Amino acid sequence: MSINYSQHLTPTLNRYFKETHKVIIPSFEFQSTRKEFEGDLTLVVFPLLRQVKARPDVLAQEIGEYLVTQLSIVERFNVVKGFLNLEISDRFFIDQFSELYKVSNYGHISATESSSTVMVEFSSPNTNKPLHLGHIRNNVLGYSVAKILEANGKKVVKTQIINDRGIHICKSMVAWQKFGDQETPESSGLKGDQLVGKYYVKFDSEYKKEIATLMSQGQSEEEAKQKAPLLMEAQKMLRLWEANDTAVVNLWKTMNEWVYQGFELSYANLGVSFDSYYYESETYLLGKKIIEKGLAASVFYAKDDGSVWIDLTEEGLDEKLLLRADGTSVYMTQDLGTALKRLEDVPVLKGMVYTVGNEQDYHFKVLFLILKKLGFDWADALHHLSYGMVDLPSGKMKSREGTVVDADDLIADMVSQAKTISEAVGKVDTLNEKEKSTLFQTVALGALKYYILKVDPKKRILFDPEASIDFNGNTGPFIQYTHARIKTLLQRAMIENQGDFDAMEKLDDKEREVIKQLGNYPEVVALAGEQYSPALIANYIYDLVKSYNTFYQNVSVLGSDNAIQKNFRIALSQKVAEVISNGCSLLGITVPDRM
RNA sequence: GGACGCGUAGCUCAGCUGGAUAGAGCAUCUGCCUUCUAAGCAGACGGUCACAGGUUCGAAUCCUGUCGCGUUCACCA
Repeated sequence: MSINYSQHLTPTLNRYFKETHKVIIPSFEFQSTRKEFEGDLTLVVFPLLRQVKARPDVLAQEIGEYLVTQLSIVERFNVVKGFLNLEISDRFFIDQFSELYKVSNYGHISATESSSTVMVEFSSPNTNKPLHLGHIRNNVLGYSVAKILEANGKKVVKTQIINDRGIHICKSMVAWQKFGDQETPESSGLKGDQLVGKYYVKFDSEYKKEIATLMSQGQSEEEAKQKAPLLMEAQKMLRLWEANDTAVVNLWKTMNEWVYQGFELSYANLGVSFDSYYYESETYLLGKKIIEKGLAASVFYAKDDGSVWIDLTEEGLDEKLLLRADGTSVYMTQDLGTALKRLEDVPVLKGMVYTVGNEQDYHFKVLFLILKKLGFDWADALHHLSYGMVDLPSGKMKSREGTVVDADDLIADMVSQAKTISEAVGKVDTLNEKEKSTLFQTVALGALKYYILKVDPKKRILFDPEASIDFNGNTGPFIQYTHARIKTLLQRAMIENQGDFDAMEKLDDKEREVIKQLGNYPEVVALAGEQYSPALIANYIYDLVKSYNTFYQNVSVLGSDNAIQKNFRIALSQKVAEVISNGCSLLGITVPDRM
């Protein structure tokens, strides 16, 4: 629904109902007129029948006649059953365009002093393996939502919580110690995260060998799994780490540092960034104070063994453990602590978005509920940005078994595909090597990000590495291409627009369509912000681009013999390019000036 | 078994929170480059909106039930 017209029509409609029917209608239902009917805007009359006793078509006719006589922007109307289709004047659309044309950064609201601050958490990897396809969805989503919130006038802090401790980290450390032969990223030429990931996989394969050996010696599978020397070494290492053993901590620091350097390359490659970082090694002990508070307030209760629980059965959930009998924290304890630490670090924090897969829906439901029960009123401003998993045709990705689609590899594949297609089309031969490689990267990431973001976050994605991501149709490159085409057109145009289109009188249907689409943009940005949904932006840009392409192929911009019209079409193209570019920036997609 | 989510064209997805004859892309087929970039445009083909009830002027959308797929119900994170 477009905001444009309704505000122009509502006062007149209100007057009509007040004068003629002596009633006040709380709101009117508008929709854009379907293609098969004449008109631009449709008033749905059916809902009005609750207040006004009349036949729908008769009432529609009366309203139509009233609007035509009262409002110059309504030129004609027709009635189909209970639908009143209004034809809006060209003048109205031209004026609308004049208005939005002048707005810089149209559709986006800039943050001010008084804007509220929100934190968006995403990525949040483990430091024992490289990023994979699942992380790409996470990163691309989280980053985009951060951008969308910014465009809605929020101050945004992009953050992550890095899972840098625990038994799984110790596994790759043990494997590196035993089998690594002092290999480093420098000596091996491997990215740090790839190197560490290699030893995580190595651990698992050696561990399995040990289990097999023990079982052949007569042990049960369960016994073998517990008694395998490698696992016991990893467990020992974890105890040493927790005891702050110098050698272990140093090894841990070294290997984590390798991973961070690798991650930074991947993030740069993906085009995402962060404003702050939290580490589990620093936060996993937090939260105990909250437990004490909750106990004192009887929100929590202790069992005989000393473990602490919360009873959520009244809310339809279960009893949940918050602190172990030995006094150590669990995941929930830590998350409570981290949430409060963030509030401490950023006292003005008004909200928090957690970009985490939907397998943790329950966890976040419980987390938010606990915070609320503890009396934190901002618990209502917490949001779990839950998304479906990315599955392969072969099933789930398992990093231990090496059946993952590696993030770096996938991007590299996309880049080479972009290169192949681009060279086949042969329009970029005049670019130098550096410009070309930038372009291929831009197009590759555009394809990948758009592919992921155009689908509703909560739906799972089936990703087939064999069937390559498309570059035609409803894709990132399609949108980028349209932008590039407009930019080169504008380069040839060389006309300075002042945004004064009063002399413009008549619009082509294609021009109208484009203006209508442009008019929707601010509303879409707002809705995407409310719903944390980049998919809305993606689908909007696609619709805008389609209507522009229809315009572009059916009328000539530079070839127009009417100077006023030519000027107008150039301005229209210019604004479309701007909205494409701004919209794509909300998706983390950059658009090239030529391709 | 309980809870949550999903099910729309052969495939991948939209469907503005209840409106008209359910829309795009891919794939298949047909046209359009001596005129602004054909990664494009125009068109054809393709549907029992999982199924069954209900609510109402009106349901892909809301409610109930059934089926199918997924996730989750750890003193793992």
